[in-house]
Amino acid sequence: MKSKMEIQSIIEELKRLYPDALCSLPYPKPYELLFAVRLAAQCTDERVNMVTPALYARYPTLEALAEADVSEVETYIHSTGFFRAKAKDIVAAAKMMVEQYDGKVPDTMEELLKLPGVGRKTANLILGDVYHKPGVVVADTHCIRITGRLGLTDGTKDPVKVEQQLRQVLPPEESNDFCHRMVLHGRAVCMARKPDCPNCTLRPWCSLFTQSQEA
DNA sequence: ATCCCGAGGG
DNA sequence: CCCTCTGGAT
Repeated sequence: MKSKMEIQSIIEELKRLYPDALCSLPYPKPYELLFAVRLAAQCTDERVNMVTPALYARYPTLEALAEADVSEVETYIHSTGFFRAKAKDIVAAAKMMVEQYDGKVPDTMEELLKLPGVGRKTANLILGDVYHKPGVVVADTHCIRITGRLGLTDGTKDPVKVEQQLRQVLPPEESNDFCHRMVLHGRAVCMARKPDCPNCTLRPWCSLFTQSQEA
C-alpha cells in the first residue's frame, strides 16, 4: 500500500511533468469527442485524429450522422480498425441521441452505457471531460498499466477494479486529470513494451522500478 | 509478435 | 472469466 504522502508526491510530480493534462482528442462538440473515443478502441489517438476531419466534414451534425449510410461511414473510418462495429455503433448512437436524448450527449453513467459502443471507458471520459464530474477514473490501457506498475492498484487488469482501487487513493478533484497524465506518461516514458525507467522521475515511488533494482 | 486512451457477447 | 472484432505501426 502507498502512503498518503507517496500518493501526493506522485500527483505533484505528474503535474510538474504534464502541467496541462490535455486530452489528445481535441473535439469541441461532445458527440464528436464521444465518437472519437469510440474510434480510439485498439487504435492510436493519432490515427483517430487523421480520419475524423473528413468524417465530421462529410457529416457536420449529429442529425447527419444519425441518417448516415453505415457502409459509407465505414470507408471514412476504415484505417482505425474494427470498422464495421464502430460504424454501426456511431450511426446507432447518433440516432439514439437524436431520438431519445434531445440531440445531446447524456450526462450520467447509466444513460451513456445505453448508447451502442459506449462502455465504461468512453462514459467516464465524457463524464470527466465534458461534464466535469468529480471522482471520475478513466481506466484505459495506459492508466491500468502504469498504476499497476506504480503499485497504486493490486495489478488487476479489470477496469472496474482499477476504477474502484484508484478512487480509494486519489482525491476526487484530481482523479480525472491524473488519468490524462497517465496517458501522456504512457506514451512518453512508461511504454508498454520498453518502459524508460532510467528517465522516469516517478521511480522513487514506483513498485516496478523498486522490484527491478532488488532483483 | 505485440501494442494502440475498448466494447460486446458467451 | 474468456473470446472476437480489425488495421497500422514497431
